[in-house]
Amino acid sequence: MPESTSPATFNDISPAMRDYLAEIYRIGMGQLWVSTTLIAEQLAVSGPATVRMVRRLQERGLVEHLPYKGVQLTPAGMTAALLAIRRHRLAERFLVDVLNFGWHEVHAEADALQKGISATIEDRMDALMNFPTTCPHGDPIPSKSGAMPQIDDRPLTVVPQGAGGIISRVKTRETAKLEYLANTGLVPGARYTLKARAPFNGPLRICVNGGAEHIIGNELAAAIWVQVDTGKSETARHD
Amino acid sequence: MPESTSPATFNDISPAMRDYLAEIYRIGMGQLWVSTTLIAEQLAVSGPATVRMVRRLQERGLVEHLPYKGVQLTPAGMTAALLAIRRHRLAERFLVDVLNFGWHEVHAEADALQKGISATIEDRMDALMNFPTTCPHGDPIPSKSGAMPQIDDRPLTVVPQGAGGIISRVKTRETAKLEYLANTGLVPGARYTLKARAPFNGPLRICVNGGAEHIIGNELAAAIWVQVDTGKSETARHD
DNA sequence: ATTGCTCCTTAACTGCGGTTAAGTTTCGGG
DNA sequence: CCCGAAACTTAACCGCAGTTAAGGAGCAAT
Repeated sequence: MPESTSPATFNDISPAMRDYLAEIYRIGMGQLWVSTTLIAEQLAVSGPATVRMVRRLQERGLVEHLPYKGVQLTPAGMTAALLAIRRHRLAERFLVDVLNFGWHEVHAEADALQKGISATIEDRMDALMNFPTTCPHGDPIPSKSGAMPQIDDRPLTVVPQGAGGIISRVKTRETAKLEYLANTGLVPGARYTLKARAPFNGPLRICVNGGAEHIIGNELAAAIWVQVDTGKSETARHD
Repeated sequence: MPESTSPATFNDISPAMRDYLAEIYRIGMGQLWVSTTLIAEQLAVSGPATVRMVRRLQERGLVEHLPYKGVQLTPAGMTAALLAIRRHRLAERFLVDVLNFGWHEVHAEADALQKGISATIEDRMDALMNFPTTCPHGDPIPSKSGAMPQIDDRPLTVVPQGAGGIISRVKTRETAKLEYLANTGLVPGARYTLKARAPFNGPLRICVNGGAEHIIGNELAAAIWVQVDTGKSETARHD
């Protein structure tokens, strides 16, 4: 029996499997070895459930599992994960753009809606929204062939004082934070200028869309990812 | 332990249960005793699967089951069934009105989409479409409280020659028929006049929206249900 | 009344996805 | 170097929803 890129790879992936694959991608960004315990935590599921699912995914050639070390996506698994993420982000976009949900209420609902989206429906939604490229929080939507656009952005916490640019995404799922950010206009696409930063990871003073100024604490700043629009890419390496 | 209208009735009904309940309603119109074998056939499922599910539904007080006789919905089961049907028909309407599906492709897709519709999403869809009262095929959408509007209609096959009125619904799921009907304008809401009917269940000559005339065979006519708009309700009883 | 066929139910098993309880591995100190 | 805690896996369950194979009910016709 052949093993490389087995033909049983593309379809017959259960919704649960999609969830696991997407989460593995999300945690490890497709590169790192991810611990089963971490996956379990993120999916709010027991450790053993995760271990068994990982075994199943391995049997289908979607992940590599080194016991006690972690899990990593294979190329096939990567594609499947990205398609799952695509569905999820399209669902989020749909909920916000078409069904008028607020971006803070969207995550759980999208998880539910996902299960009902067939390939055909996915395409129609995509077309109806005119082929959006990001989810409401700014994360890119992978292409239909499973390619994830890369974004060159970093958290506000490492942006040098005086710099400006565009807010690219917001990396939090906390309802309260999302609502606060929406109210202050700190949403993807908005232009910012970092007026001042207090020392020792103190709060930031930031100007949004040339308008009001806001004071942002460090915790919130870490969730706001931005592009910096100077000529030279002053990469304050993060991590 | 109490038995009447147990409190575990309203939520925690699995998608599969909804499917069974809706099908039991559809077959028996909430009145008749429905055979398990028939349910099985309609849901494309084995007999034993149905029998076991019926037992579970009975334990939850949603149906009454007399072995070797059949199944009937209890009041609680009726409500649950109608809410399931509501979701299904809203989904159909949504696919046609919002996602631009043709009414002939809608049934299977709606079955899929249904699984992803939470109560909240259902409400938003409902509002977005301005609270539609029928599915694309003309069947009424039950209210949020589970009340099914009654329609006083009958198949074209029993309408007296010369009568006219409005097409109320189309009772078929066959893709080919639905496409044909759409092309000839024989859709719910259209006005018809029955010009002539050949004897011995022969074909009908029918005029649509004051325009083109069409010849309709008996099989097709049986799928077209209409309201007859004379003063006196000439009820050709269809038993 | 018995036969026999069809319809319906029960029995026994499968696979998925979840659980808790009970081992193993691994790894950082003492 | 070894020991113990934390991380991870295995074992043994459960419930849901499906299957096929086998058994009992009901009824029509001899």
